[in-house]
Amino acid sequence: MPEGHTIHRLAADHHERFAGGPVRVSSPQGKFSDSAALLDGRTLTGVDAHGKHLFLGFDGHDFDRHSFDGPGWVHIHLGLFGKLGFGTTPAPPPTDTVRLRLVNDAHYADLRGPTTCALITEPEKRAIHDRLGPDPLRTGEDGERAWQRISRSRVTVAALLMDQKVVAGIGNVYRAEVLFRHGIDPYRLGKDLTRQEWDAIWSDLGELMREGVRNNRIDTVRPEHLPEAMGRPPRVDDHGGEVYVYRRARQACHICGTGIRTADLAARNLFWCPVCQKGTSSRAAAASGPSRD
DNA sequence: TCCTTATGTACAA
DNA sequence: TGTACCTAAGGAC
Repeated sequence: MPEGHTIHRLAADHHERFAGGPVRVSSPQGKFSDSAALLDGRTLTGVDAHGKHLFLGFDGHDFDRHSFDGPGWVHIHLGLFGKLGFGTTPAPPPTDTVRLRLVNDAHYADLRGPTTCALITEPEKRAIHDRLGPDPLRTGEDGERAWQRISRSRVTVAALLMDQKVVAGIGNVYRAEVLFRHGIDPYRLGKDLTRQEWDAIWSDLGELMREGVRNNRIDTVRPEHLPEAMGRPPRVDDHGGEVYVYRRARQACHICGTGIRTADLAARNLFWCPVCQKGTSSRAAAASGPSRD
């Protein structure tokens, strides 16, 4: 379940369990074995998260001087399928899909199926930050840089929100939900978004995602639209949280009852309510687009 | 047991 | 725009 909130939560979880002491590092699957050997027994000194990128920092002294000049960071990106699981020691025998295992006296963590798990240097880490847009969950960031790109763009708001160079950490769920919450047609062009709308979206993302970090799941439904408040049955789904439109194609909108629509956009499923998210402009794409209902 | 799907990204053409 | 990559769960048989 990896959108930005998951990654920031994982950073905190690693910090709580492993920071400040030596960690046994291994790669039962083998694909990270050489780096794991370099890291094994070192102290985990800090963690960082930017968008969907997770960084685990290790004590940099005495790294193999020919290949690595520490401090070193394990750069992890879960991609679509990656998962991190925690447990208390003793750790069970790892299965052959565990790319990375961390163990200390009390805890273990298993990483499976990541799109990226690599040992990188400080400059390499900086380069990753440089190509990412502002992250609503990173302290001290604001949406100004994002607005500079969005307000000049002829790309749809739906695509811009998923572009990690524009905003970091938004995925398919937050994208769909935040556009619904602000009544914005996903096919609206970036340049047609108002400053006021963007400011509201940015601050809403910060609040929604902070709650996502706390609860470790995505909930976006306002109190007055919750199942208990409306007398509708609660959502029963594998991803848990209460949402307005994500994966609710053809079901009734919680607010107006219209069937939620879905369409392909850049190989991802887009979901929206055609009534609550009426466009103020650029409706042509939505009206004639390849919408499936 | 097989098939589909998934909260993602990078690269080729 | 298509395709490759990484894994596991759920549903259809």
